[in-house]
Amino acid sequence: MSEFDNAAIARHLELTADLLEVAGADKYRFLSYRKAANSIRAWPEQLTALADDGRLTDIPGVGAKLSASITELLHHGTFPELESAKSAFPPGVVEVMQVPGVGPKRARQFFDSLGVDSPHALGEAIESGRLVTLGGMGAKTVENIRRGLESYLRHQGRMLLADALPLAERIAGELVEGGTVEHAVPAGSLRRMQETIGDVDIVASSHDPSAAMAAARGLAEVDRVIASGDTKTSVLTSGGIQVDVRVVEPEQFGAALQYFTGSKEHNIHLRERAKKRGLKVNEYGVFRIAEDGADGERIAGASEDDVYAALGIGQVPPPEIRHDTGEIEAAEEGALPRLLERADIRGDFHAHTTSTDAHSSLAENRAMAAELGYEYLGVSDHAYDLRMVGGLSVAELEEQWAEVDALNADGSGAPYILKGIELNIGADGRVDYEPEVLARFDYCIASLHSGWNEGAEEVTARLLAAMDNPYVDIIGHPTGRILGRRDPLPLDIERVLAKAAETGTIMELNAYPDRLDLRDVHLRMAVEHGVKIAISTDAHRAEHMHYMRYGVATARRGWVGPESCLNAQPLDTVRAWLRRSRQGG
DNA sequence: GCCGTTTTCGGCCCGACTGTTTTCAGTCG
Repeated sequence: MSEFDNAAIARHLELTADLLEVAGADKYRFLSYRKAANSIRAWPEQLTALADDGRLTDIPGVGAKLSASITELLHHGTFPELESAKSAFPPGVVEVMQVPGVGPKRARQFFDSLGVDSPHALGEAIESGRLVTLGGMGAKTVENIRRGLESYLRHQGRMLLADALPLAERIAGELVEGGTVEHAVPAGSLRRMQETIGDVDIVASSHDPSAAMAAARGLAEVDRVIASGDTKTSVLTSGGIQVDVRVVEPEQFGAALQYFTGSKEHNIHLRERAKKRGLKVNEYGVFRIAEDGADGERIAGASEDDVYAALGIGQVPPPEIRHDTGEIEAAEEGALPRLLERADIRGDFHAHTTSTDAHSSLAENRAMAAELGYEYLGVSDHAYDLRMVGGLSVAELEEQWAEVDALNADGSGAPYILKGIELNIGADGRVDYEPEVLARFDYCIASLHSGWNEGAEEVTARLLAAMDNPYVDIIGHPTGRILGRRDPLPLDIERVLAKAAETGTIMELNAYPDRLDLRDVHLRMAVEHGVKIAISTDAHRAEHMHYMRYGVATARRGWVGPESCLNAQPLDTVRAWLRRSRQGG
């Protein structure tokens, strides 16, 4: 198998685009590399297979030239355009361009004039006073770049969705309560529920924009005002998070919300569409283009529904799927799937207790499940082989099962507790306990907790072997990634999903905020393979069960509907979907 | 470099804000 999965191919194309941009290449040339990368990252089949069949040009944005380049990349690890771009500028220059305040022009200027070829070298150029000597560089600009570099080095500019969303909702609430704005809604990557967030975007409507801007500058969370004009204010919170507040008139709110929700790719597609229809769409509305090219009559803008309808798109794509990966076409044909909603969720299959490494008891977890309106709750502590977190012995399991039976029989009407376990997938794909013990669980999750240095072949083989075990119902946090800390295991996802479809194994979508594993792209592939998904919080204290929100959001990003989700089913259907039931075990 | 309900060539999305500018370039989303 080639070592290039779709994400790796996309990264190579993006690097090429960035290098071409620094080199001052034609805008539409490097944009075409980015557009192709966007399509490829979301493409449900591995490109290695498409390349063999000569079907690469099926992908939107991939023509004859890029098809040849990708084929070259798959066979030789690179392609001529990338190599020639690299020979013009070292790839470190692209990193310099990621620093807030530095774009392609300045990255190039810094490299040509001062030899700056990394963010570190940029820091040295600032501290030594060399940067400020360059043309167009004043003290203020250099200071902005210095702060941008600080932020870049601190957290690479990203934070978790679960850290950013509560902050954004608090700020939006504060703005509305202040009385100067009518509506305030988190937009951008937050509204799309992207797993990590660069900065917080808030869209507000007001009849008094300057008062709204003053309110934004005066928010309790503000440490420093970066910029503030008539319609946009950018501030830095005391926590170092950048918040952009945009204000528009109430009749423009829908257009502004649409515009600032993005994604960029989705919006570009919409604006191209508009142009072809003699329309123009911006953050203030949808306009007819007059004979002389000037803006004509405004035909939409108060609501998102209006905006899409004015562009001939009958359905409004949910924000979570606005990536320009087919949602606009589907919405136009009225063929958008009904995506999973939080209200569909009837339970949680992955919650730990004080019996192993968690902080809440079984009863506390059950009380939280009741508060969340669940019908059932699976208890799934760590199994014996994970000794460092107190994995349960058979004797300890007997105790837990007795407790479960007692709780289920207490007549309280609380959610029904299912007896589960989180098994460890060993070196050869075997799991904890003897089959007689495994048979006594209502269901088993099996997870990889070791082998972070293994290659794709070994780690995939271990997972496939575990899926052949008839007692393994669910694969927990399949790729093992931890956002910002640990890369995903190099799994051959297509083989894993094919095996899941064959064996009826359910894939977990772990909703813990730094996991969100499987991720959006893999979920969409899973759905297309007919694989079922269990959305689970992996709670280590009862309150963590609220993380279901982020699991549902990630499922929506992967086009998952209720019919594919285990814990959107009533209990009898759940039992029917678990492998042991179907096998008569 | 891609692509076609104006087109196989000539298009290809839109606006706000800042700083260093004397009319606009660069960055950002």
